Amino acid sequence: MTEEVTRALTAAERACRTKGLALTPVRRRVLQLLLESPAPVKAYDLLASLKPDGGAQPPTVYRALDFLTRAGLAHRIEALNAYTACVHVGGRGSAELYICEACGLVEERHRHRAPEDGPDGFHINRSVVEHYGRCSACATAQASA
Amino acid sequence: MTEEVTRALTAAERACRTKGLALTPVRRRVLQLLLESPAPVKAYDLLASLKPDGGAQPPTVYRALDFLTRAGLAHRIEALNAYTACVHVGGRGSAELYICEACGLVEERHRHRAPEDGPDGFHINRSVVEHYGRCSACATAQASA
DNA sequence: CTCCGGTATGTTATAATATTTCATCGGGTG
DNA sequence: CACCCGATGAAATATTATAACATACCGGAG
Ligand SMILES: [Zn+2]
Ligand SMILES: [Zn+2]
Ligand SMILES: [Zn+2]
Ligand SMILES: [Zn+2]
Repeated sequence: MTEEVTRALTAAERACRTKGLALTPVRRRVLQLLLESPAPVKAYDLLASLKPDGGAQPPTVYRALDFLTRAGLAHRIEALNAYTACVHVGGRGSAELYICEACGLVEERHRHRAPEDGPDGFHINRSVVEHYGRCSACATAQASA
Repeated sequence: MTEEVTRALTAAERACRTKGLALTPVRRRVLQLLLESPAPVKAYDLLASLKPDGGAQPPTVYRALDFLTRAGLAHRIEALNAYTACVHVGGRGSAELYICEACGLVEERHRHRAPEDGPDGFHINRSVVEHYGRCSACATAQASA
């Protein structure tokens, strides 16, 4: 486990403690798997990774993911049915994700300003914003090819 | 079939003809079902609606939806696994959807400006933007309750 | 006309994603 | 201890989506 992952897990534990949330072993393990992956992870891949530990079932993984996303420790990528650890824990507002279709890299920005309301007085509770394309490394590689 | 739906179907036919695309009976029928629904429709609901016509199978529906979304006649709502007819056919750029969680109403804006690029030279090909909340009618109803 | 290539559809089966339901465990609280 | 409650275990099932192969149809080339 890299130093970076360890630090993120420690930060997550602190964040949970201050909010009165329980970062239990399964939840922590799932978060670790998300942190260790260079690209978004699918629920059933997490499930497979957990199998060696003990015969985990789908609900185990989905419950952990539900907890992590509610706690702001992870994000669900809607158009991929996949999940990624939040790299801006504590950031306010919903995240905008930039997902490289070539290498899977996910970059992330949390919006600071509240989203302005939509047309006709539509009141926004929650936004899903996902941008698909090429990260700078992959864009460069592609251009030179 | 309401006047409005008829008009939208005619417009879709014209749009397809000018682009050399074939709005075949299944595709047209699926688009009609999307146009007639006041709320987003799930693929298997479309499938059920098609059954009476003849025993349609999942691939039939998914292929039609794929065609319609590519042709810009419909949108897939990623976070709902559902589909809705495009109300701005011919609008440039990707759509931003405003989805009422109370009544299912979908409002839609097409972005005029190209999306600015993301962090670190990330190059955006395609964006998914979905806002969830309350339409003005439902927001008012809620407030007075 | 006949053949051929491409697009669209039909058909069967299966893969991938997600939830429901009920049982159990374990830690706090009175 | 008796109770509650949040978390987990376990089995079954629901929902969403695709793979793979066969068939039909329509255009143009020969
Ligand atoms: Zn984040
Ligand atoms: Zn990349
Ligand atoms: Zn549209
Ligand atoms: Zn509404």
